[in-house]
Amino acid sequence: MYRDHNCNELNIKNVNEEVQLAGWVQRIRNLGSMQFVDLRDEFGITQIVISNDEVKKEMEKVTPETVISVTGKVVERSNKNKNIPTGEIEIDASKIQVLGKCKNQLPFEINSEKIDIENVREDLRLQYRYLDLRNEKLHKTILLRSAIMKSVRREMDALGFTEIQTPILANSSPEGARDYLVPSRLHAGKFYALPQAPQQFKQLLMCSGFNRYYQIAPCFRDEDPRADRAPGEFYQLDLEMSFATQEDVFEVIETVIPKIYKEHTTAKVDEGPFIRIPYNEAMEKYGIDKPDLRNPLVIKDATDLFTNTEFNAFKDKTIKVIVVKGGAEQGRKFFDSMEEFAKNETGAKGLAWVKIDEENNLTGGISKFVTDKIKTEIGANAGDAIFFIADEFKMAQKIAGLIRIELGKRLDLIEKNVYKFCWIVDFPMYEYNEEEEKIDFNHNPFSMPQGGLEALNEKDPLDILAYQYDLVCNGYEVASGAVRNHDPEIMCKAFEIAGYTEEDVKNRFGALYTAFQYGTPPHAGCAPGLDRMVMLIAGTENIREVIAFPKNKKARDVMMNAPSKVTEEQLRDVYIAVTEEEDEE
RNA sequence: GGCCCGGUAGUUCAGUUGGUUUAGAACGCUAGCCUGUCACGCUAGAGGUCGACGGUUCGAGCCCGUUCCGGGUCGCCA
Repeated sequence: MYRDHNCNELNIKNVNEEVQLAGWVQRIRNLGSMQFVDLRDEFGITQIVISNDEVKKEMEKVTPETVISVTGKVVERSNKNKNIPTGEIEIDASKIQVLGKCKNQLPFEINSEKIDIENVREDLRLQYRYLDLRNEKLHKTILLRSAIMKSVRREMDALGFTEIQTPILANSSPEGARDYLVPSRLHAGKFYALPQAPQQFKQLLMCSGFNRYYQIAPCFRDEDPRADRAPGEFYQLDLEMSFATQEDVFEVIETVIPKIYKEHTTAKVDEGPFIRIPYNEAMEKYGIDKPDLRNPLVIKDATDLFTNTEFNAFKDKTIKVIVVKGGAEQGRKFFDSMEEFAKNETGAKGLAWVKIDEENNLTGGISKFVTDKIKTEIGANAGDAIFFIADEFKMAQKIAGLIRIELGKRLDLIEKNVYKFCWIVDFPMYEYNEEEEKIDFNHNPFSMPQGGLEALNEKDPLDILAYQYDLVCNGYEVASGAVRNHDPEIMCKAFEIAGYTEEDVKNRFGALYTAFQYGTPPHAGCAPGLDRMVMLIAGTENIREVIAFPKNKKARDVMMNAPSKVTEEQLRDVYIAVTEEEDEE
């Protein structure tokens, strides 16, 4: 009724055909006695030419972004446009029907080549997201997201995974992120919580004998967002495998992930098996647990080389160094601005440096405190520059990590058009909580400690490693997983070290604890973040650009105006009394 | 919650040590002209509580204070 072709399929072969198209008016070029209209739909653009007086009259009602249906004959253009597939033809309109009127002033220009939509105030774009989604780039990203999800399902199905949905109305989980709570009407004073992840459910599915589970799972965490972390809710490709080891999980991911990336990008993609880096090594070499391997710089430890240094700032400190090949050609300004960055952005007290000139002599910066022996030991050569970070051990690692990233950016050392993956493995099971002076789980209390019960009983807890791993791509954590602790005895011991009794475990993770008494296979899994995968493949640094209707930084939906007040009756139904309210405007 | 950056026309921005009656530009919008445009062109016009409140000053878009809104980052994210 509205169309018989889309706006991208007509070409020179269709000349003389009578056709009907429908879409949005992207642009009107009115030359007086004739007009040109670019008609757009999801597939492309076709030019309409208007010279018929009746149609011209109808065009008076038409503004950009009006939805119209056009009937007319396909004709060959006298002036062809080589930039679009339909550029050799146009439709000579005999009839135009307005299907959806549009106000003449839009909140922002749509598909304009004169503005960059990403420069438009983001809250305005979010308020009119339905218009923003007409913009080609964002629209295509959402289509890409859909295509990626299809690929994910196809690949997971091919590997024998079963897609199972787990509850959205779930239970509050202690530890971890803040929950989104849902008050219960049938049970006064009690609450559901939206799942932070389907963690316990998927482990219970293993207990139930489902061999391999996956789900494109919504997850909800009430924590502050970041550029690469969506506020409120996000999606994970959640998966779990029974009778599986860490190696089995790696094999699945190394099969699926590169395949999906390659399918949707032309950039070079690392093949499995991916490089594996123990957590402690990552912290030493890269100063971070999600290293960007496109950056060739590596951090070295030089603490031993400075034990008797005269340089006060280095005394009794951990010394980390970064050698920049060819860095000596940088001017004083560069080193000063790096030091400024270090002080302002990393909390460093300073950033020492030296250059090595063409004659292999140390010059500039702190050269009088650096010996040739040190230079040789850390592998610096003529023409290089060396940066020194001195601080307490952990702080030195962290600062060096940030300096490494900044040097990579400023010196344009990051390899382009490539996805580099690595596994970070052997995370410590526990960490020391300085404030509360106790031992905490480092990451995930459900992980199996390496060495099992014996390790828990005999080793210093802070030396125990977990079968726990992150997948990292280009400096982003793109998946996190573990071999799970499926043995109630080991589980209780693991929690005991972190200060919980068996009663606590029963109370907090009752279903899991009990289920594991009834025969649970060893199992392992992980959960790649879907939004972040799309973000990387789409090549954007803002995660909201891969979500159709994202919330803003304050977790507000400015289009739907959520969260919002509810009626007194609704509150009474769920036994909620509001004690404090946000000021209105 | 801390720190940093920002808020001026529908949109993106400019706005000099605080100094001229009427706060500018581009795009968009409105009207007129135009038969081969494709980011059409030309002419004219409308459009502003300079985020809000308070203060300093003879005088504030600009300086100070408070506050609201938005983004980045740290905390946080088992």
